[in-house]
Amino acid sequence: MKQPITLYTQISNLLTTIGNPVRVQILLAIGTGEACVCHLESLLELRQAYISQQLMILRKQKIINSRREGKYVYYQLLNPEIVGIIQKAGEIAGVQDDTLAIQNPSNCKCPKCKMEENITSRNSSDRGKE
Amino acid sequence: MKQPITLYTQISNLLTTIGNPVRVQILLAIGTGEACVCHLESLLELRQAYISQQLMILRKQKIINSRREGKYVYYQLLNPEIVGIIQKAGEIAGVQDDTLAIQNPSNCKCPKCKMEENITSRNSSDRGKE
DNA sequence: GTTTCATATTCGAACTCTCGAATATATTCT
DNA sequence: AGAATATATTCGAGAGTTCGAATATGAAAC
Repeated sequence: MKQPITLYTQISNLLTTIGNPVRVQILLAIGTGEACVCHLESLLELRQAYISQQLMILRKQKIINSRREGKYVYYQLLNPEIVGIIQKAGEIAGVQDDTLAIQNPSNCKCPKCKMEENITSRNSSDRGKE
Repeated sequence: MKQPITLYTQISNLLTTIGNPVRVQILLAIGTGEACVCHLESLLELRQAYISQQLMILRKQKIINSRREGKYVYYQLLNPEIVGIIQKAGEIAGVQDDTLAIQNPSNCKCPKCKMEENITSRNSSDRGKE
């Protein structure tokens, strides 16, 4: 028996929503952790309003969730397996896995990144030869 | 170092191409085997010209490949892992796995389906209780 | 209270995609 | 050869998406 078109539309909505190049980057940047808007802004080097628009689209499609901490808003993936979809799509499209890895920006000024930057700096200066 | 936007565009192209509800159905119907246009026509109950258009889009994005056998053209996926992406997207979107399974139509008239229909009919009539 | 900083939202132009209609092309049958 | 069948391609109207610009809103600092 033929399935109702809405089944495929649900899948379609998910795939087309994550399938915009800027939203791909945002989702990879959030990854299995979380990211704030200024984090994404400095990482992607795009205007804040535009990033907020993309986040709005992802929120509306129930792909991301947010929590506010003072002035800062942190976003997480409702289902981190979406990163797996993007990575598999990258494999199929011929993109090297390591090139999809999102580096942390060096100038995000939110408290969380400042805290992690301190830890990373300390780890880097403490680290011996590998 | 920031990755060139083309990396994400390649992923984006793949995801948006497969992320149309009709093309989702086509890709699931082809699956790990192959399907002809009249097969897809009777399965999806859509006009042949429209199905051919979708196949053209999939061909242009190098997602499917074709072989001609007389008047009939059979399509296969260049990378069957695309089905895995769609199934995972279905899981995330809350679609039951079994509802994505594509049933074979009962009235495709290509030689390949007629041959398989004979085998299936024979298997069905021979089959005992499960 | 106002100012500053972080983020969200709306509008509109330009562009892309969807899908119907018409028709062209390839192969086989007569 | 023409007719029938299977499939491909092009065009265009309408809908949807992208992205810039402008601005609104929320929280913290002063």
